[in-house]
Amino acid sequence: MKFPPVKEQMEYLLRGVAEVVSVEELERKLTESYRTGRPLRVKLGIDATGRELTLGHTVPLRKLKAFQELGHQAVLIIGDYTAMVGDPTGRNEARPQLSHEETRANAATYVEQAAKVGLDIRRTEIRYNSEWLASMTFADVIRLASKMTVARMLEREDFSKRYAEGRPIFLHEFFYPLMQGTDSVAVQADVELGGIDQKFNLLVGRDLQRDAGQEPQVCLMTPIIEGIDGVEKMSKSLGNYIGLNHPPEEMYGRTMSIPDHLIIRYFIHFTEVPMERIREMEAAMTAGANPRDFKMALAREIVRLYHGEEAAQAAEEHFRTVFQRRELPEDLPEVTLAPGSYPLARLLVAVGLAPSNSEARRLIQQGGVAVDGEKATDPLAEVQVRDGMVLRAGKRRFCRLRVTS
RNA sequence: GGAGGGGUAGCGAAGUGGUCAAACGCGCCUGACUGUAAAUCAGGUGGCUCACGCCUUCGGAGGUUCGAAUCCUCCCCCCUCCA
Repeated sequence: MKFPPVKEQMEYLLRGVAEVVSVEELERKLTESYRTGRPLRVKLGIDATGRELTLGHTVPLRKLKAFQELGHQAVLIIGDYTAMVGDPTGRNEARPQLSHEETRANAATYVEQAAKVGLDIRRTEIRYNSEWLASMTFADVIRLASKMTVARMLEREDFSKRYAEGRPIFLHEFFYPLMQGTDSVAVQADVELGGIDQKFNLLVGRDLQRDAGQEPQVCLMTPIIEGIDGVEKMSKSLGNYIGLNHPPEEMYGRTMSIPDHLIIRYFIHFTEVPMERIREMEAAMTAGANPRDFKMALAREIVRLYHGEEAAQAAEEHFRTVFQRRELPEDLPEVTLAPGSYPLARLLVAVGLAPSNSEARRLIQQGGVAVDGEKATDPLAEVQVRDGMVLRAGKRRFCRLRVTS
């Protein structure tokens, strides 16, 4: 195996990295690998907790891809077993425990989504951690538990905080880091990737490897990127995320709603735009250029990565039409109705623009509803439906009526 | 196992017999402004009818009462201290 020079590799791998334990060790391993031609085994674990990956997940995933591009061996661990425990990292409560069937089902879609960041799946070693975790005996687990002390566990902020606040910490949560560390031993990882919030978990891997007579892995941690609200970390449960499976328009729109100060951050971590170019944009904004334009470039780039150039342009056009010019989009969702006349509030519910009559009434009374572009303010107004009639609720919900004759 | 504290709407948190569909804050929704940014302002935020009103909701199940989130009984769960 022929690798690029170590210096070049380092530069490429360290883009946007939050912390490495340690940079020297990484360099040493890369040098050794360069010398012997042996690729490094680079591990990234993803728990199969849900079906949809967010851009947040892509940050370490892209890093894995970077290693792969340089010729190293990517090892993707699907945490089908760890998902049953639930990573307590950063949580103020225990995660729901999933059944093995659920995690298996989630896992399949993950590999598919992982491919979307450009990871070459055929050259990736994909392992399910149930492979080695499921067969452990109680004695094995006891032995594993004896490697860790309660005091060390409680040093972790998420646990100590919960403890201080009198919130429950369940014993099984303590096992999570041990399980993840066991993964590292099982696949003999040279490097493990993860978010900086995973630091504790990753470091446990080093201990367990050392204990097992392996050389400890280098831990390369990526930052935790804020979600589109700009405050909390991007997560599915908070809803402040951009999902790889979001349709182009949705993806574009969500990106446009991020606070300005995240634009550069998103560029660095969610795209592969060269650093020089990103720095230029940053300089331009500092000099007074409208951040909106760069945000649009960002949105276009993100959509392009996951849906292609054409979809990106279409999404941008849609955005301009609907949100900047406040016009109707080309392709409205259509809802078919029987002919007749309906009270406006009921009509909104019937076509799915409002979840309940009360909600519909509120929307209308607050001036958020338009029929064929005309603001309608009377919830009781009888509306004679007509084929092609357009209903709008709020800024972004519309539909066109199809009336059966 | 013992003693004490606690479980209220998406979250946090008031409320200890009627005036409670339940203060307040956050979040969220709508409107104004605008760049679907930030900041700000106004309104809204269980459901049904929408005028009165009705129905479901305060961990769960029963009970007391004209009337309960508020009192009683049992159950479930969490926290603290002791063992």
